[in-house]
Amino acid sequence: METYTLRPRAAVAPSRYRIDYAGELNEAQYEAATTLDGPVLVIAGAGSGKTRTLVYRVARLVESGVNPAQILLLTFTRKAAEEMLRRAAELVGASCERVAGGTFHSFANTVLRRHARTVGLGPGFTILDRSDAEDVVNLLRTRAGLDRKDRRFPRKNAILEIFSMAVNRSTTVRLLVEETYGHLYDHLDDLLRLEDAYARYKREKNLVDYDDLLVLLRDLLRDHPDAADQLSRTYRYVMVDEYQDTNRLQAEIVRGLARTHDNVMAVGDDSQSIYSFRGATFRNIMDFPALFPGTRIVKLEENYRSTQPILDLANAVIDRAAEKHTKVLHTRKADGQRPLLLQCTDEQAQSRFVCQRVLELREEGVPLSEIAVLFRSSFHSFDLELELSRADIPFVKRGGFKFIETAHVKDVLAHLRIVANPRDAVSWHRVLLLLDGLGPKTADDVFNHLAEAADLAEATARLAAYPRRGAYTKELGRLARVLEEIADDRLPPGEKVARVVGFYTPMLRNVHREDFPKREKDLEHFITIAGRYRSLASLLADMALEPPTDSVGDGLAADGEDEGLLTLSTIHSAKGLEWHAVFVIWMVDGRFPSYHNIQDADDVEEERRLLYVSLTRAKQHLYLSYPIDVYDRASGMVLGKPSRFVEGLPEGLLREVQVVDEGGLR
DNA sequence: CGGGACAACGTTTTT
DNA sequence: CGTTGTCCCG
Repeated sequence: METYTLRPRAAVAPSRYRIDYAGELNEAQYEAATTLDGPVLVIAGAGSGKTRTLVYRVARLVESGVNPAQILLLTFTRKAAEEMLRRAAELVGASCERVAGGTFHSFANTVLRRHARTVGLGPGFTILDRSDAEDVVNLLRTRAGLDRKDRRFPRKNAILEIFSMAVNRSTTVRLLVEETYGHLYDHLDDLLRLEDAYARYKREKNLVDYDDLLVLLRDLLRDHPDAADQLSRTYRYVMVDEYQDTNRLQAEIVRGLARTHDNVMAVGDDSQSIYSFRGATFRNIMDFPALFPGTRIVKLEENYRSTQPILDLANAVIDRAAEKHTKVLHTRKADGQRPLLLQCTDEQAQSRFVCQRVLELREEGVPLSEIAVLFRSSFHSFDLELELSRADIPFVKRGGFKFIETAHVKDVLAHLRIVANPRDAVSWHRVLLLLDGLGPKTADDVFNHLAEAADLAEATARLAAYPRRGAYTKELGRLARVLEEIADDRLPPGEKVARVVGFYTPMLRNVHREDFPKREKDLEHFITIAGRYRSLASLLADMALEPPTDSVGDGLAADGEDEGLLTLSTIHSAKGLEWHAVFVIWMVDGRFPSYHNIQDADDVEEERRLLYVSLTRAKQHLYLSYPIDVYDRASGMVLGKPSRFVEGLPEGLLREVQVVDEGGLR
């Protein structure tokens, strides 16, 4: 691997360093890194040194005297931002670590905490994650009597999807239903009333969902010129990564942030747009020059990651896209083996193939941390996970279900959220229902009893003095005491979580006899995570916006530390990453493309880009595999054909191999 | 009114 | 297969 010499961290003025930009960047990268003022759009192909370019640009800005705190770096994940800043710091000194940044949502959160009053929020607002939001919608739906009246009224997740889609596509629920959800037209009036009730409920209880974060930031920038100017002057240079995955709302935010200076660099790749379900559109990237007149466009087309045979395959896949893309990747790594396409008899054979080949690669000296298995949907790896455990191959899984979303972790979290925002009805409800002998009706009643409390102290006092008696009376007193305990500001977050866990564990043991130990382990893990935080507010914000993705899977063998872990990941979560060897499993029509997305042509195109993203993660070795004749319960069909994306490709791009089982017992 | 037992339903990707 | 909704008993 390429080595990098660290410069001393001493507090020497950054401008004393002379970085040889021209020598270390190619021509296009150089142009992108050194064009500091005015709008710039960088079309950066996969593996084209995009991060490197951004890093050098940050360095250049700092070198030219810009205060790092005035640079705002909006990236897709916080990890990506940290990695970039770390590398920039290596170049020009630690001051780069003060560069502001994060995801749009986390940035919005930070800004809105400071300007909460301006947009009509209390500063202690609680962020609802998707399932919290669903709980609220469900409550309101029941309240409105929509659950009885008509059985076919959409479920909470469907309802929320519509609400969210309307926001992220900058349209209205009415138009969306008319255009896309025609089968729900009969329910339109009820949906609109529910939407209204949902909005009012959130306002009343000081709650915001993911979409509100973006909307409110946009509103702040649009409707409050003073605040907008101040923000814009604070962040004199704005850089946005993965621009193809932003939506109109985010584009408006960028526009607003740059209102006083137009110093914006957007970096993206239209071939890698894979978040349309979140309202993103690759057209956003095409519209950038219209939004920022005078935009300079730079294309990075030389790939430094993959071998030519891998790129040939990726180019061929994307070349068959309905809409032509803006560039073709090339590389100087001409040699390398052709990607393999493996036909397996069934899912078991596929899993065993991956295990065996991973072990062989390890024999050849490829560390596990340089190998990844990618798949369309999280559950596609279940069988493989069992097989890996059997083979003692340690792995980490990214994407899909997060441990923070498990019921027991959310239960503990709810206690903390009450302390942060005593008006948080969702959390109160959740916590109250945990108590023995207390059901929905009583929970409602108790909550109404303490809803008017001015602060937490008053709320807990009312809780302990709840007039009606029942089996739960003692429990209410205990709950009140725990809440008072953890409300103490002197207690660090880790200790608060530990107290709640102590209170909660006995209840957990009663409810979940079977897998209690595993759940208890999750809670221990949670205490550890909380221990890294200094304030409760930042812990809660992170749990909603940047939840830890490492699951405490069984596969996490402690001895895996030395050579790392094999990565299993959804393709969405693999974005921006690279490995020496990459497996893409389940290359079966109906799985990839997913059977949900084969009706609509645009959906199929997005699946194609998804495949493009997965192929371009590989540096040296690429394996595509598919089982044949697998019955799929979900769709009720037999999956027998390889993915339409690999069928009918030009000859010679893939080496087709049949996986044969020697049979017998292993 | 709370909670357990059972039936029915729908099944992706992420902040 | 796991979640969500319904029904009925204590």
